[in-house]
Amino acid sequence: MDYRLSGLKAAAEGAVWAAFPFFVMSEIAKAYEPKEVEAYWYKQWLEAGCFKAVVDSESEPYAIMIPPPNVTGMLHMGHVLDNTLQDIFVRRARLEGKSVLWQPGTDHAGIATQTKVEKQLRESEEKTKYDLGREAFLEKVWDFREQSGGVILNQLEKLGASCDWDRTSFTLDSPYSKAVLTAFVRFYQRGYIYRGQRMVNWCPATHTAISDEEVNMKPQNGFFYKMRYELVEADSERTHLEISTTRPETLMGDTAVAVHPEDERFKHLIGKAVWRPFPKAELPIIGDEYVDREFGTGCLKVTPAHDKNDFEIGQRHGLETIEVIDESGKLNGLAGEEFDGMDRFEARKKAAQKLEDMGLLIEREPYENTVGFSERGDVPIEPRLSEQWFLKYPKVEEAKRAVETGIIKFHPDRWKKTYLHWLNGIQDWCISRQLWWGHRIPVWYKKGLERSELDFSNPEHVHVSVEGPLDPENWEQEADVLDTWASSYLWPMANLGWPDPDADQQKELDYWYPTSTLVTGFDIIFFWVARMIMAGLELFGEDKESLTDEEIAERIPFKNIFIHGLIRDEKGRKMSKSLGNSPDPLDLIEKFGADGLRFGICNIAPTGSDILFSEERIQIGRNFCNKLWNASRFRQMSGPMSDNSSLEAIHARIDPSLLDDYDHWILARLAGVTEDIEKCFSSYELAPLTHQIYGFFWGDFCDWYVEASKGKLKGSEAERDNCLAIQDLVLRQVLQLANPVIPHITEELWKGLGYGSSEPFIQNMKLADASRILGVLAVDASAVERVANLQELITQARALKAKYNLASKRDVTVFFGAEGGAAQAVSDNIGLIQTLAGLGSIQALGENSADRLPAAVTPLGPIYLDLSSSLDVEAEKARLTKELAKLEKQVAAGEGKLKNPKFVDSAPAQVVEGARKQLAETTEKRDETKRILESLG
RNA sequence: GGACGGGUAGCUCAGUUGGUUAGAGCAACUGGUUUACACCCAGUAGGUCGUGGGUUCGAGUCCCUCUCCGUCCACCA
Repeated sequence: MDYRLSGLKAAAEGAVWAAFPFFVMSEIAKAYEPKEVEAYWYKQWLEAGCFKAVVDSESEPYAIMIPPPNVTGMLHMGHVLDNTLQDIFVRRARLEGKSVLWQPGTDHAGIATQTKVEKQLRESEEKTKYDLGREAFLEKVWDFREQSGGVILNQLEKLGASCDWDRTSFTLDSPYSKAVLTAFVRFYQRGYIYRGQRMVNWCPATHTAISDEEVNMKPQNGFFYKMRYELVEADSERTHLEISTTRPETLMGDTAVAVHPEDERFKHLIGKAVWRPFPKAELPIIGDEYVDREFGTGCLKVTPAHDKNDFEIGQRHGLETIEVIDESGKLNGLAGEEFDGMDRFEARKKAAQKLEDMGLLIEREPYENTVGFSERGDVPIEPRLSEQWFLKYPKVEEAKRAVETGIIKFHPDRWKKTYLHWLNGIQDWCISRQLWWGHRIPVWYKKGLERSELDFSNPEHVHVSVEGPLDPENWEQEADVLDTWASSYLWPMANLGWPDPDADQQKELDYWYPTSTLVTGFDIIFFWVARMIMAGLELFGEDKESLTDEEIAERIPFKNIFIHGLIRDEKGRKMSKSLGNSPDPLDLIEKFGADGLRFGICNIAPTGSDILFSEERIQIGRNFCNKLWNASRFRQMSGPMSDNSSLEAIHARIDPSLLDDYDHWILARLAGVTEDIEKCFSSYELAPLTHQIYGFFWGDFCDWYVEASKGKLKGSEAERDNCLAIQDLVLRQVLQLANPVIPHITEELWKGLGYGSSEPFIQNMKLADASRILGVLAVDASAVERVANLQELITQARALKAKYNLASKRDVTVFFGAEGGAAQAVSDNIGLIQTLAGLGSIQALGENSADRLPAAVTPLGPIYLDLSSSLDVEAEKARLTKELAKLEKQVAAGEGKLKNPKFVDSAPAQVVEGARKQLAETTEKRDETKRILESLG
């Protein structure tokens, strides 16, 4: 079945609707079925080029660069949140008439991807990458990318993401790679990149150095070993030093023992020596202020090859560096034959055992310390001395200034503190990785020269360029590749053609750069956000020592940074495969529809902090879509469809003289919610967005306006048509306001209700602001209060019925006791009250006695339920007594406040007036309640 | 150790510069097929706004103390 036979479509196209009661058609789904609608419209959008980014000097530019997901990754809830938010921003921008670019793409994700392929290779062919060699292995990775790459982008399409897919970019594409290498060369030439032997974080699982940012500290339960190192020359006082360590397996690499130079216990020993137990060697005792006298025994074993601090001590004292742990985390021959080839954790046990056997282990106490783990490899990192490439961050001062002065704004603002704090203590970035999958560092070394002989300032020794040397046979290229983040940090500029834009790209750069908004999680502020800013500041434009604010504003990659929280499960745990608490978004789309999921995720995503996810909380999205669907169906069932082709056409159908209070009220609310939502976007506060839409549409429009209009629809044709025009106006605006969040269903209804008859897509009609939505209609603001009073009376009447278990009875009579204007307000709305409260009749109390009738007090006077014969007087008395007590308290509070001269004098007149009015109303209500209570006897 | 965020109804959270009687959704309970919607409608109940103090005519909101939770940064072997 073609879903487009649905009632909405049929009605939209049937000019002779009135003769066609479509609701008897069997095909019509009572509930919204998103599947086909979503697939249909997504295809339409693509075919019509709705997402194409076009430079249009007449329109304001709006650009978002997608945070590129891992090319071989799968869509998870974090992506759903991140991309839904981006889609909301860009779709809203389109509705505002801006010219939008949403750039999609993927990241080659060096370690993650290479590790996956290595694992596959191991499992399927029992081979390592070394068996294949660099080239053959890389072919495998490219194959893998061909198979699994881009799946995640297809998944984003299922979500409805409106990226310009023709521009899909990949960080290893050749133009992008050229940008990466160019950046490297320029940084190198400007002195920001250098090579050096440093202590780095080594990941023994993935065999590469990683940056400080990729190390996560985790508390670990281990042991604190206390052992003795015998003095070479025992004196009368002592024969040995006691030393505490958590890592006895490194003792074979010890080259000294350090004490604090002022430590009275030990300072006389400085210059003497102790025995390293195995392999047996004399170690000097040195004095170094790094040693904390209070900690442990006050004596520190120094292993310069395997500890960052020890390395520094070693540098200061010219100590020998003995590497006993290799790149895989295994001990080597220098540790002694018995340890050769042993895993480091195995060696820890064995070393402790050996010390014990030698009588040198004094104590072994359980101990919790924090250990750095490799983010990717998920094993403890090994501090390791190696040759690496480093980037000294450029334009740090400008990067701070950009955010401090608001040239770049964080939303919410508080994240700027995190950003600035990181920039303040920033260390050089290790950008080389001992991997094959990535951008190979564009540095060549002259063959025949030892690495140690290289003079980096001599172009005969070292060649650095994008293209490589002219005589490649005489050179050997650096084997390392760049950290993935040292390529994605160019994302905004490289995707627009930097560094060598052609004429078209230059236009795009001029138009869309700097981009408008970056949407991402706080977890990559350091990894990505800050680095993009610094890269842009340094590389976008001429080489400059320092930048003015104007130059900063031209070079930054984005003007706004929208930071959202991380999705966690309902218990607040991180989502992970191993916990099995990470739902597949595609299943959720199946269950709730893409729009339902989008609405739901947006609804539970407060700005900033973590988001606790549960399916239950997503249901609201599906429910809302269903409500929207049904309200639209109901609109069609309520009367003929007329000219909905434009806002003006609908305005022309409204006769202002026929507007009643309810019409004025809903129009005022419509303008209000339009403004509120405008504010959500202008202030980057999306938390209230769905709440506003939901509350207005469901609470105000469906529950009150549509219900109230049910009576009117039975009235005169003019009255009916006027009411339908108002409904059309509201629905039209709601569809546009909600469109960024739930694009598919709103597009379907837009078409179905005939709003798209002149322009095919909802995004082509500019969203009306609060004043344009009302047009020439003058809204009577005082209607708002009258409607509120009426609603209160209706609610009270319903409640009265419910209290006497009469909710379902529709023949109940209610009396109203108001006089004067209030009585008029009630009698003017008899029909409405009857309909909405479900009454048989509502009539003036007149000569009837109100005694012993259940009653309620409303802003429009008291009302009484006609129930005299079967009233439970005692229960009613109890209820009213409780009510009265509450009112007494409120009156007393109000009186006290107004008697206080300080309040009357110092509070604003408006507030005082409000308090007076409130007191008057409460007092009246109290008196009325009291009177009713007394009448019960 | 430093910084940041948070503690409001059973749960998840709103609550704008201090100003009427602190709200919503979900869950619970009661009743309901009334011209769309049970993915629905009507109603009920549920809160000393973490603790203690202060400023103020007035504090969920501002200031201070303490406490608990979360996150990030830096970490003593």
